[in-house]
Amino acid sequence: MADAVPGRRERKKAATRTAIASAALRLCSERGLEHVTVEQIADTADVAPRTFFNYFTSKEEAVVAGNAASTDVLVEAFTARPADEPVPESLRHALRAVVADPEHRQRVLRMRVLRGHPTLLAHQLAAYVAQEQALAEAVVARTGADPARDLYPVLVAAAAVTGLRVAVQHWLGDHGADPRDPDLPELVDEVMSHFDAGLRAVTGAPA
Amino acid sequence: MADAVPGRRERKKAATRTAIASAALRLCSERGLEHVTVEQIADTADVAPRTFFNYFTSKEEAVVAGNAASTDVLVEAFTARPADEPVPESLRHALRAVVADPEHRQRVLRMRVLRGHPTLLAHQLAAYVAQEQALAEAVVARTGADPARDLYPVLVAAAAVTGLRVAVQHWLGDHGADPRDPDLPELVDEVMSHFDAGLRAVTGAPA
DNA sequence: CGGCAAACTTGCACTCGCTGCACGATTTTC
DNA sequence: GAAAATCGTGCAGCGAGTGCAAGTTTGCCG
Repeated sequence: MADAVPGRRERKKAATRTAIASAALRLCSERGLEHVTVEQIADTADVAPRTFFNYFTSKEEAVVAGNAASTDVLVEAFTARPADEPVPESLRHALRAVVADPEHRQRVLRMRVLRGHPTLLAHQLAAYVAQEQALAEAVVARTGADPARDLYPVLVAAAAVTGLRVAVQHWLGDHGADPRDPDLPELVDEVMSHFDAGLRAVTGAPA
Repeated sequence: MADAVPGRRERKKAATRTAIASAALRLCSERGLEHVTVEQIADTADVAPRTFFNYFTSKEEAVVAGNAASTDVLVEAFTARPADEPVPESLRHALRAVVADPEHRQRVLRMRVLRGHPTLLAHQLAAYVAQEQALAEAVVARTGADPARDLYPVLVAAAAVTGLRVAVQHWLGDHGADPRDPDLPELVDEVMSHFDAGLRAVTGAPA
C-alpha cells in the first residue's frame, strides 16, 4: 500500500541515496574508514558534499544504510510463514531467508574489513536494533500480544536478531576459524536449536 | 591478580577517567548531548580539553564509559555461582545482581533522557556487546567449551545481555507504561523463563 | 638524596565532520 | 501555465578529533 507511483522526484531521491550509500561502503571497504572523506564519497556519488548531509548525518550511517534491505527481507519472510506455525520456527525460516540473500552475503563480506572501527561497529549494532524493532512489530501483528504488558514479542525478535548476529560473527571467524567450516544456514539452525533447547548446554563436547 | 598496589600514578589516571566520565554523563543528562561541548566537560572535570582526548576518543564514549562497572558486576556474579549449576540459572542470578546494583539503576535513569540520540544509542549498544564478550569468556571458563567450534558460549552470553537490554527497555517504558508496573528483577525473571521455555509463546493471551 | 627515564598533561595548529542559511533549479499541484 | 513545495548547492562557521612538541609529574635506581 502507498507505493502506487513513486513519482520522478521520489525515484531520484532513492537513487541518490543508494548511490551515496554504495559509494561510501565501497570506498571505505577498500581504503579503510578513516582514509575516506565525505568529500570523496560525495564526489564518487556525483553529488555536492553538502548534499551528502541531506541524506545521512554521518559517514557511518551511510556505510551501514544498506542493511535496511535485510530488514525488509527478514520481516517479509517472517510474515510469509503460516500464521499457525510456532513463532521460533518462523523466525528460523526468516533468518535463513536473510542469509540466503546474495546481497546480504556481499554486504557482510565487505563489512568484514571494517570491523575493529568502534564507531562503525556501534552504528552497525544500531542497524541490528532497527531490525529487532521491525521484527517485533511483525510478531505483535501475528500473535496479537500487547507489547506494553508482555515482553515476549520484543524478546523473541531481539533473540532472533542476536542469533543472526552471533552466527554471522562466528562465520566471519571472530575467534580463529572453526575447523568445521560450517556455512551460514547451518549456523542459523544451530543457533535456533539452542534457543529451542532453552539454552541448556547440550554440547556433546567432543574431545 | 595484578591489582596488588596500583601505585599513585594508576590511581590518578583512574580518578581522572571517572571524573571525566561522570562529568560527561551529568552534563549531558542535564542539558542534552548536543548542547554540551568537550570543552565544558573538560572544564567540569578540571582538565585541559586536550586531555579529554587522551582518555576518550569521543564524547559518546565518555558518556557510556560507566557501563564497564556493570560488566564487572555481571561477570563476577556469574563466576561466583556454583560451577555445577546450569548456565542459564547462573545467568539469571548474574542479571539480577546487575539490576540490583544501585549504580546501575542510577546510570540507567540518567541514560533515559539520552535515548533518541542515535549516535549515543549506538555507542550504548557497543557497551552491551563488550559485556557479551566478557561474559562469554566467563562461560567458556566454566564449561570448557571451545568457542571456535561451538557457538554456545557466545550465544548464551549474547542472549543474556540481550535479555537484560530488553528488560531495561521495557522497564523504562519504551512502549507506553506497562499497567502491571513490574520491577526490574521481575522482568529479568520473566525474560529468563521465556528462554527456559525455548521461546515458545506461552502467553495466556488475555482478550 | 640526586638524577634520569618514562609517562602524563597541556597548548598549538590543523583537518575534517557537520549544520544553518540563502539562493537557484526542478518538480508537483492547481 | 503559474504558484508552491521540494531539492541541490555554495558559503560561512563551530566544534570534534589528532599529531607534535614542549613542560611537568611520577617511578626507579644508584
